[in-house]
Order: sequence, then C-alpha cells, then structure tokens
Amino acid sequence: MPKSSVHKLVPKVPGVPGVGGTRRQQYSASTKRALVDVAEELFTEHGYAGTSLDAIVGGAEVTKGALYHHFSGKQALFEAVFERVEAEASRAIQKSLKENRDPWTKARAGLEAFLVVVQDPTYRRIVIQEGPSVLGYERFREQEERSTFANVLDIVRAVLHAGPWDLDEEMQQTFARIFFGAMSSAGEAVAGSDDAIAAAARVETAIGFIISGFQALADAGVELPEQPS
Amino acid sequence: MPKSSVHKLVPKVPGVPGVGGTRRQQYSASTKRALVDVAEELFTEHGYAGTSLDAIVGGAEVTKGALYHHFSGKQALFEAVFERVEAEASRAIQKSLKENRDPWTKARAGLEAFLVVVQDPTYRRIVIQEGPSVLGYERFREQEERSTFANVLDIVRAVLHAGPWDLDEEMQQTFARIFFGAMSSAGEAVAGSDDAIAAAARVETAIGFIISGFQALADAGVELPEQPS
DNA sequence: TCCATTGCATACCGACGGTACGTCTCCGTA
DNA sequence: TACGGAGACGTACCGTCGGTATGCAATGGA
Repeated sequence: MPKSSVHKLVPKVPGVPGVGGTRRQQYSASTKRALVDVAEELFTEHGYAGTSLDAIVGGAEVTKGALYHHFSGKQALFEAVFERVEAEASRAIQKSLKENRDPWTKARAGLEAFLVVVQDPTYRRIVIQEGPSVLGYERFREQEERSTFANVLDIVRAVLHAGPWDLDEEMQQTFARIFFGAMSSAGEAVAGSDDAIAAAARVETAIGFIISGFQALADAGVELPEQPS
Repeated sequence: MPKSSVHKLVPKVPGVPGVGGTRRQQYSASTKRALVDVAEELFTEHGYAGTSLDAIVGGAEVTKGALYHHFSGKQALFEAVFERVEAEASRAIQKSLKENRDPWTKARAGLEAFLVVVQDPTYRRIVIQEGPSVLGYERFREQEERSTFANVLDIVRAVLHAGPWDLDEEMQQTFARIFFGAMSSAGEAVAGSDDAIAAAARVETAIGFIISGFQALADAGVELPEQPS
C-alpha cells in the first residue's frame, strides 16, 4: 500500500501550469519536501539514531530508492532538516530585531526572541542536542555561523559600538560567542524548567543585569584591558 | 590471538596480596578499566556512533562477553567513560579554586582552569559534543549538575555574595547557567581556534570585562530589577 | 576436596544503513 | 505523433553492528 508513489495520486491541474517548473519537477520537489517533513518530525521525537530510514520513507509513503535519489544518505537528510529549522529560527529572530533601533533595546528584544525560539522542541532537539554530534562540530559551527550566530553577532556589534570601545573583529567575535553560549544555555534552562515563563523572566533579568554592567562601564568610560598582540 | 583473556597472562604476585580484594576481583576490575580506557580513546577519536563494540573489545583484548558482563550495553559503557572524564575535569577545576580566597580572583582562576579543561579533546568530544546526544539531555544535565556545573555555581555564588545583592536560589542558578554556557561556548571557540593561546587571552579579557561590570554595579550599589513572583 | 559462583568466550540473531539494478513516466525533439 | 533518453523512483539484497543465549573454565569459600 505505501509502495505506490504519492505522485500518481495527484491529478494534474491544467489551469495552473508552470508556476514551479514542469510537472516532474513539482512532483520531485513534493516528495523531497515530504521526506524532510517526516524526517523532521521523527528526528525531533525519537532522535537521530532512534529513527530508522524505513520509518521515514514509510511515513512519507515512498521507498528508500526515493530517499537515496534525493539525498546521499541519512546524514544528508538530517542536514536538510537542520538547515530548515535553523533558517526558520534565524528568520524569527531577525524579524524582532528590525522592529527596534536603539542598540540596547534591540539587544533585549533579540534576547526575548531567542528565548522563544529555544523553547521549540524541534529546535532544541535538532539544533542544540543532536546537531553537534551528528554533523560534527565543524559543520555545526559553519551552519550556526551564518544563521543564528550571525544575529547574535549583529546585536553584540551594535551594543559594543554604543560604548566607548573600539574592538577589533576577533574581540567582537569573542564577545558574540560568549553571549551566544550564555543564551543557548539559558534557553535550555528555560525549556527544561517547570515554569518556563518564570524561568524566562529570570534569564531576562540576569542578562539584563549584565548588559547594565556594560552600560555602567560605558558611562564611566572604562577601557578594555590591553590586548597582548 | 586477542581471544585469550589478559588475566591469564598476569601471574599472581604472592608478595603483594590483598590490596584490592581477591585475585578474581582484581582481574575483573582490570578488564573493566581496560574497556573504559579503550572506549574513551576510540570514542574521542571516532565518536560514539563511529566506534563499534568489536573495535573496543578488540582493543581491550577481550570479547563482547566480557563487555556485556560489566556493562549493560554500549550506552552504559559510554556513561562510564563520561563520568570519568567529567570527574577528572571537575577535580582539576576544584584544585585551582582552592588556591584562591578572594571571590573575584577566585572567579578568574576558575575561568582559567576551565579554559584549560575545555581544550582537552577528550572532554570536548565526550562531554560537550556527544554527551547531550548520547545520554539524552536529562541525564546529561544530571551529570553536569553535580560536577563541572557545581564548580561554576560555587564561583557564581561567591561573586554574587561579594556584591550588595541578595538573590534567591533560583536566581543564583540562572546566573550560573548563563556563565556556564558562556564559558563552554568560549571554550569551544578557544579549542577550535588556530591560535589557542591568543583566543584564550581574548576570552579572559572579555569575561573579565563582564565581571568588571559586576564590580562596577556593586560599587555603585545598583540593585537587581524587581522579580515578578 | 567439592561445587556454586564469577568472569568471560563463542555462536548467533535481527535490525538497520547503504547499494545495485530494474522499471515506469515524463518531456524535448524530429 | 512517434520516440529515445533521462529523471524519479521501487525492489531485492548485502555487510555491519548492537545485543542475546549459552557454554565453560577458573576461583575461592565450605
């Protein structure tokens, strides 16, 4: 029963042609999306190792032939899921950033958005929990670098620029790394808490306090210690 | 050739008896340690999924029978490795903490020790990279809670206590989580950097700056914002 | 000396990731 | 309209690996 391709069940709609390439291409893209959809669901629920390819292709009502036609293997399929989840998270954060202009409030808005994202079970499982292990830390870092981490870097740049400090690129990256890790870990604490709302409030208070420390140093005109180069 | 037990090759030393139980117990403990040793090495090098039990028992010169006699399965073996790596890291950090008394310098010493630990490839791979995925986040958190994280919590308590703030338990935990995540992420940046020494220096500068922010707020007598409870 | 227990070795099973190959359908071209 | 090729799968199969069942020999207490 699940052995027949879903495409044959979808009749052609003659009135709406050519919006996404030929019919073949549309069908192909549809099965590919179905595979990623099911994989995202199962990976989130049972983890990477706990999800068999048979279960994925069964859920998508195709066979392994289809899977290996679109992806080079299980890891590549996971990577596709990973990228989609990451991209969506990044978009959500960027959206909240555009609504603010002042660096300090922008930072707080970004923090709030990140805390929402990190409570999504899919993001937690796919990106935070399984990501480093499945992709390896190198590929994981590369992916993060141009999505969620990029957002944090933007915020940090803005905040640092608001102070009297003139930091080189690497120092900005270091600060961004630190805050990114802080927020990831804090997000985990929030997501794992019994009362997520209260936990999120505590995190916002704590990081807000740290930011206040920055502001205090900025107002006092405190310089960074000398960098041995 | 690797099928014969190593124990038979070790003759009894009659002059040194009873320091670790009977001969049987000594042999048993020896093979168990050999398994954990080899597992730690292979897990570090090839990861959890990339390491087969055959490779482990081959390296330890025993068979799967021995492995399954001592451990309930692959995951249990990993857990044994994990605990040992974590315990050693925790010990290293605690040692550096005892050498300092002032909270602020204690914090900086702890940071320095942590940055050293996190550069150990074994710790990175076993604890940070594979830990959450293999153990699941719940068990991972439980383990961290009573080892490395406990150290960070101690430091944070000391620093917070040095200020004019009176924070409840949960708020202290929140701050500790934040700093723990910050240092983990920073450690990753250090370990993955081309010039680890320079990167470590940048991290120390950055976190030192954050701590300075705390000190500034403490000197100014700034209170934490109201907590909605 | 006896024998139950411990500590392992051996043989084997099922599941899973991956591959080889066959087949059907669509689409451009003559 | 006929057709040939390529894309998009389906099917059967293989090797590996985690885990299990069972046997056996050494050990050490009685």
